[in-house]
Amino acid sequence: MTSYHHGDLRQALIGATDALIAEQGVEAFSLREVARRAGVSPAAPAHHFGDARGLLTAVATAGFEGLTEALEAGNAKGGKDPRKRLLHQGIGYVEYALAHPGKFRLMFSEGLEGADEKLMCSGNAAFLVLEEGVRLAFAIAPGQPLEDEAWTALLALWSVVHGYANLAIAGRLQPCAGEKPLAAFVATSLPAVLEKVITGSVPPAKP
Amino acid sequence: MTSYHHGDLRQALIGATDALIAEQGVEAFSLREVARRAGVSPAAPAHHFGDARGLLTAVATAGFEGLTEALEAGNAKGGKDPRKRLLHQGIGYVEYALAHPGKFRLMFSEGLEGADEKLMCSGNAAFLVLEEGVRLAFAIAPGQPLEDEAWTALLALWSVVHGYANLAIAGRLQPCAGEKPLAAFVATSLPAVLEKVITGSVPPAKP
DNA sequence: TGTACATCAGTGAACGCGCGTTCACTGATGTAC
DNA sequence: TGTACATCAGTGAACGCGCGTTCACTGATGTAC
Repeated sequence: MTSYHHGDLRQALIGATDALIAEQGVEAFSLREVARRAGVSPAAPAHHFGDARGLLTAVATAGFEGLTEALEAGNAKGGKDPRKRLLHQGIGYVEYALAHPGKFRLMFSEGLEGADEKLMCSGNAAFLVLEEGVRLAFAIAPGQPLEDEAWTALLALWSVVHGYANLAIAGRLQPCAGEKPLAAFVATSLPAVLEKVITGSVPPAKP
Repeated sequence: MTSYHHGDLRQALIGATDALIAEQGVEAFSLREVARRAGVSPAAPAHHFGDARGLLTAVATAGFEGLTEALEAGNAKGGKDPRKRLLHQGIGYVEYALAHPGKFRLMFSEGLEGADEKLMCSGNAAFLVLEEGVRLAFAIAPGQPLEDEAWTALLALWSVVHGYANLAIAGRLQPCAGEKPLAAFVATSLPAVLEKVITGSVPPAKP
């Protein structure tokens, strides 16, 4: 079926960008290359996204939505123990980043900052899942402001997973892993790291 | 003094790249623009760096050297208490990143990975300062392999400062800071975060 | 049910741009004797 | 101390390239009557 109209070009372009970025990194992105991959003229994307930045913004937004899902899945995996929920959220965060390194870089890159409202919202949504996890651990009701200790814990957790993910993506953990594949190294070292950070900053579950 | 020969074009080009990247971010880099800023023909850089990548590699290498110095300065500031040394190393790491956000991004960007030996070395040197701090805290002699707990602590520390720095650079901490300037937020929240992570993963100093 | 027409989603050629790199060159420097 | 010459560090014009965006256009879709 090769009709004049594509059907769902919008999604196809997002998908093509995704794939390009996954294969060759954010820096390899170009509107023309994406159009080529989608089998469409270089002017076509403008109808859906305005300009190149618009497309990237849409991809980043989708990325944050994926990240949010990953965090929620981690949460569920953790069961009822607040600390376990945080642990699995953290693992989910890093796993998402390692599964989509190009997109992850894009999501936190400059040049997209503050431009788009939808992007901001999706970014905040991811953050709020983390915050909710910390609220649970500190027994702070929704709506109530976070106390200092809770803020610190939230910031520590977010930083540690974000940093771990970035270092792994940048290839900086490979030397630490030695001859082991990176995934194996992550599987053992990340939970250990998170355990320490969580124990150090989050109160234990009440019996 | 406008002679035909520049005198120290190599340094001048590195400086110009530094400035450009600081003002407009890594993405704004171009060989021609840097040559323009150095007041030199676009072909001149090739004599010193081969190609554009060569120049960026040199800048990144200098960046890691600066980071290493910042970590050592932090170390010194911490005095004899191993935990304090680590705390100030961490603060030094983040402060360096915030003072040179463009360069920091460049240092950990893809596209430079593994290419250059000098770059690798300077990167490792920075890492080794952190490692040395952890060795001291765990009383592991140089040359001895790190035990698991020490590895975990090292990785936790590195991740947390790297993540905090990246989030701050990406503007993701601004919402947390509210109306406060970011620097003020960092000054209070970063030590608190590091305190928690260090307490959670590094043994206390022996009396 | 059929037809006119507005709207939408794509085409493809063309634009101007800034880029990295090449090339033959030239001016300055330093070294051998 | 002077001179010839090799070497080095820069010039500036030119190359070809891929890019994002524009523009007038056209084919398909859907809606009003």
